[in-house]
Amino acid sequence: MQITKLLCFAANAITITSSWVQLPPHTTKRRVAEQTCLSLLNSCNTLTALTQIHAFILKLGLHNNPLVLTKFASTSSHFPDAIHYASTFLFPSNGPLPFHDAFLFNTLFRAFAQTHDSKPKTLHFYNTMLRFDVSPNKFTYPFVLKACAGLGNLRLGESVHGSVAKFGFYEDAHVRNTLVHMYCCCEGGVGFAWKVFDESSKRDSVTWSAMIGGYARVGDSARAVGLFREMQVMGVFPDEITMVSVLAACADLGALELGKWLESYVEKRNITKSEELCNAMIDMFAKCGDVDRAVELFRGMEVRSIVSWTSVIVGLAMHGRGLEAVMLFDEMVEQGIQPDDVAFIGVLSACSHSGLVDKGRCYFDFMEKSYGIVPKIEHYGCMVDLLSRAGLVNEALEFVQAMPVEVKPNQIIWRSIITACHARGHLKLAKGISKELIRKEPMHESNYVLLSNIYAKLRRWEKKTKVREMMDMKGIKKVPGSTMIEINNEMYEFVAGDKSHDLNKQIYDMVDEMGREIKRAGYVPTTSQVLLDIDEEDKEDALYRHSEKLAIAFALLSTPPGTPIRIVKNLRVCEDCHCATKFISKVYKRDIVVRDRNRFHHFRNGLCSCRDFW
DNA sequence: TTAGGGTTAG
Repeated sequence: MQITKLLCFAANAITITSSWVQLPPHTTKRRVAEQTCLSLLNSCNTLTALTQIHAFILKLGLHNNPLVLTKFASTSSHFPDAIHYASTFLFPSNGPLPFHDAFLFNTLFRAFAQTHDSKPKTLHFYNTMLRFDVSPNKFTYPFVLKACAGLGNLRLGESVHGSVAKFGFYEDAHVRNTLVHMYCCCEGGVGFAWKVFDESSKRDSVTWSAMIGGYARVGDSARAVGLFREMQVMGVFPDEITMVSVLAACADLGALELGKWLESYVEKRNITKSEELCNAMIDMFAKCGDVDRAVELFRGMEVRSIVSWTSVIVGLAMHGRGLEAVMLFDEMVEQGIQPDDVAFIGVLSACSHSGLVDKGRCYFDFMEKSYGIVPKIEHYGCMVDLLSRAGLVNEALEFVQAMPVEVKPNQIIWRSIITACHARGHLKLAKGISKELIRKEPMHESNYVLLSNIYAKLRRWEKKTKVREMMDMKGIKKVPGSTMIEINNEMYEFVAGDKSHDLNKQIYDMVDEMGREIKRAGYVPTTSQVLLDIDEEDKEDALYRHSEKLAIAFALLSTPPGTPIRIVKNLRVCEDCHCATKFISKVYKRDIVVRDRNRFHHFRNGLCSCRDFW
């Protein structure tokens, strides 16, 4: 309404004659018309109004006016559907092409950046720009490179990199930093990012953050932390965004001491505790084993987003504190925060890790009925996991069979059913599904490992050997189990049978001593866990070489009595290590916190927080 | 008159 009134007013104010549109640009009347259009566009907020203004622009003969066109492009970014309209106006399929310059294109890119699926459009108009011989300027490339980053297309990125060099913008800090970022977002691009980073003569906190974030994203967390240390040596001060990436890397490593140091560093340096920084800090504390601190930080936040809530819910879930996680989810809903699909994954996994089957079923229904969130494969995965872990294997199978056709069960879902069948003794079923999986996905190592473990449990050693031979033949290698531990701010990694450590002899002596002590307390080795056709004594020996036991022995040697021990495993904890760790916690009076691939186990006085349910 | 790096997920 308002726009229509304004248009009438403007039309009356400017007496349109056939002669004035031909007036030179600086004529007062023309400037009045131009200014009128600009202010109309300023107050425009609907597509209808925009189309009316468009007609007005044409009527006034301002379709070639750079100021008006640019304003038109930027206005269209403020509400949905308008950008498409604007781009058809700016690039008509027939008729003469209006005026274009780099600034106009940049304005369009900025408008695109605020919408979804903006990347292909940005690249399309970047190509248009080149086709019309409009030279990009230094402001153009960050938009274009970000579009490449969003698409994760390395080849495309490289070709744009070529243009950056050609137009001479490689030395511009913004452009170069976005190049680093772009390469980090493309699969296999970190090496290219490093090259750009390495060639940069001036690196500011953004350059460092982009590279640190890149390493953190690809899971090279140790390198990310290393780079952060180097950044400090070089005298570049990290800001809150740098800290978010370092915290993510620290969370991945499970390095609590480092995490605590990062927290105090933020305090000491007075780094702004943005909402994102707090979220990253919550996630870090939860993943480093101190979920209470994560909750404390969460409670202390003034403004919490869905990410803050989800981070702490997922944190509690990982630690097996499912009831608290569920209560927090309910509290969030009560406070009027709309849960999203990730929040539902969090709450469903909380139910799964704590055996809250009925609660999980309720949330799964609630998600679609109350929030219209269509369950994705991940949500189905959570449900299958929930049912399988609870031993409801048949129900899990029925659930998979009832899945809508558009959400086909993936290998992960089948694997969680196999694991459950394996644990609950449904070996025939597990064997059938594993064979099918190998047929469908012949290069995935865990399918072979599952089948091989089933044969071992059935004591079919010849079959088991055949599976291993098949793996060798295809060149498939099992991911070796490893355990990390942080001692005196240093990370140490152990693999099974590791002899590379300086204290090698003492560690193995300690492992032997541990074995004797826990046996005296009632521990019986779970030799069926050793899936080799060897005699019982050798099997026991193989169990004692597990990386987890080596790391615990090293911790017992290197830390004062009573100190908690925290370790991080790359795979799920095996049954025997789980049992042995319970005894170690009792005999040596140590709290032992183990993070495995799925969750945390807090061992204290012979018991585990997972209540042997994992 | 325009531009750069970040957090939650089976």
